[in-house]
Amino acid sequence: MSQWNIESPTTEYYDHNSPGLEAIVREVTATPEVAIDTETTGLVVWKDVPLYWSLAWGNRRMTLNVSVLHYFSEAFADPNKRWIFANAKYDAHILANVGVRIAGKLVDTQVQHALLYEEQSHRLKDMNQHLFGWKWQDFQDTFGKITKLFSPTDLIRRAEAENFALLCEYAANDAWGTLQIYEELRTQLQRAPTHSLFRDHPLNIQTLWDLFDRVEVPYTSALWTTERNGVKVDLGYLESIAPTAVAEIEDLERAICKEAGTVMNPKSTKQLREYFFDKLQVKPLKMSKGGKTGVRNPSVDERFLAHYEDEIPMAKMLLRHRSLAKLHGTYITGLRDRVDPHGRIHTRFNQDVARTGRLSSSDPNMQNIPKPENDKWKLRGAFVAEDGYDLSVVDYEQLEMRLLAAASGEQGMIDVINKGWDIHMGNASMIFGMPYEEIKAAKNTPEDQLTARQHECLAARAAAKNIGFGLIYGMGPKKLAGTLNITEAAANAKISQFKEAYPAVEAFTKEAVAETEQTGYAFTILGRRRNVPEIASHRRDERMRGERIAVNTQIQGSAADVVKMAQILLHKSGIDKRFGARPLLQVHDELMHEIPKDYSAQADVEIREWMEHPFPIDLVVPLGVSGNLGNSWLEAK
DNA sequence: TTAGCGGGCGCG
DNA sequence: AAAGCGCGCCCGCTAA
Repeated sequence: MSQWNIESPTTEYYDHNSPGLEAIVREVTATPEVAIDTETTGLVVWKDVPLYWSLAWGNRRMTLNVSVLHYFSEAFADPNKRWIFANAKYDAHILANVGVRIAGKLVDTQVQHALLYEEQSHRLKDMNQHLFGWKWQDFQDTFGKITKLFSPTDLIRRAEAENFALLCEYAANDAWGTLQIYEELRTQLQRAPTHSLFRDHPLNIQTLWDLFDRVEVPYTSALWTTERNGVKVDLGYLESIAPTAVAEIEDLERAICKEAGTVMNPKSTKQLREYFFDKLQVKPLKMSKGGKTGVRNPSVDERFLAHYEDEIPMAKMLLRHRSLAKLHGTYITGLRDRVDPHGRIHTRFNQDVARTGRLSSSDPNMQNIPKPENDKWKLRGAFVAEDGYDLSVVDYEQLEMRLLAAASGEQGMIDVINKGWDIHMGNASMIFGMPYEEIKAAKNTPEDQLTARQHECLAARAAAKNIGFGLIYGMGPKKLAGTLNITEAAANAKISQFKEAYPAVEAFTKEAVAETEQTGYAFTILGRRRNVPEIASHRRDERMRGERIAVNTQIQGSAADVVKMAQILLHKSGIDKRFGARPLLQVHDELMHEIPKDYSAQADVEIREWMEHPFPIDLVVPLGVSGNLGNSWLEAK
């Protein structure tokens, strides 16, 4: 039965009784690249297990019973073998859950696809449709919808009993299709030349295939280990704040209904609009985006509420309610429900989502845990080191600004960094001609003792900081004026001063836009590229957005490259074997590790070392890092 | 019941 | 005229 692909070979099936099993084991052991997939009990990486698995190589495809997995231990233990997956980390977790550790390379077709077609879906069946132009029935099309009543296990068990051939065919096809996609994308990646700073250096990245094979493939393994470790949670801490939070939120809800004079749900923007704009006839500050339907409504967001908090009691109450409800819903119950039996949370680090090459984190998202300054319950304190371990938390300091300095070659900014100055203070000093020491003194003076001149110094630093970020993000003068609470004319004047002080930065942004206009792409340091079709749009607003993306992707994407290389080098360094150090989290410019106390000081120094030197050659500016050891995320930062 | 959208907001 | 980049999750609401 070949209902999916008329050119595919016949599907084989093996269990422990199959006479050909030994020959298959020998062949898999000897084959350098093998595609592999699992059919599993579910999607939870620390819990679910395989029910069937499948392999494909050359002109063979087969489904296998889980009972024969251990016959392949030699193949799984081979560090040089390349295992081809669609969603590699997931399958590697599922296999690890039944004791199968993969020593070989985790080669992920979804990551391949993301390097070439970042705007498309990288799901296996969608990649097939996109690359080969035919629709392939997915799991739910084949076996039925996964619902509360029917788990993946139920559906597979049903197919097992009713149509085993279909089950075998489906499973084998996942591995087979993955292999076809791998080979097609390998060719495409090899034919895609790219611009990398490391073209003629040891990394020697000349094509997107080089980038994939030398950077993204080892990165998948580093991330797998990170996900597998998971971060330890102090459940008692979460449990202890939950009831207080609920009580506080309920009190507020009662008070809000009383103030409204009727039963209302403060989480309903619809009801809030009725209250503010129909009942009270308040003037809206702005309209919402509208989205696909194009229906724009007056906004009741935080800025609106803050604007009216002194005049309208309800606004103030809602502000408190919003922040408490967010913390409770997303971070207290949301995290509590995802803790594994060992008290650890295993996020997923998605390597194929962000268009700039950054990671994203999901299930749960560990990259948006509130900062202590915005969090009355200090939830970061709930992420702790295991007994006998320390947490090491190391951040890059102003990584994107440093990369802007390096990419532009702006000597003024490079000097500021080389002097070890605070970048925003240094920039303020350069741009507005104020002595650095004076700004520094102002920053260290208590709020209530500031002189008028010192206020000016602090305003200068804030301006320099926002113009700097604004440059990276493409912020306009209007937005800057709003952020700094100054007039648009004043904002324009400050932007001009910045450009005069740092002409090479201005030239860099122009050059970035010109390159993207010419090639259609924005490139990062390592040669990752992002298609920017907006830059050729006939619509001015789209084109402007394309220009912002052209500049931002170079900086944000290169920052992602830096952290990515640091993670890869750390993974390869043997710091785990020498010191027992475990990677736990990456939060864009920050790495968290868990290290046995006896070695934590030593390992922490080595982590900083790798982070500061992520490339075969150093950049023209140092990459400064800072951080601490501690018992929790709160302590170690 | 489920799926998708919009609004809002947490992080870098 | 207006113009901030990159993510993921919660909730309410509506349609199927």
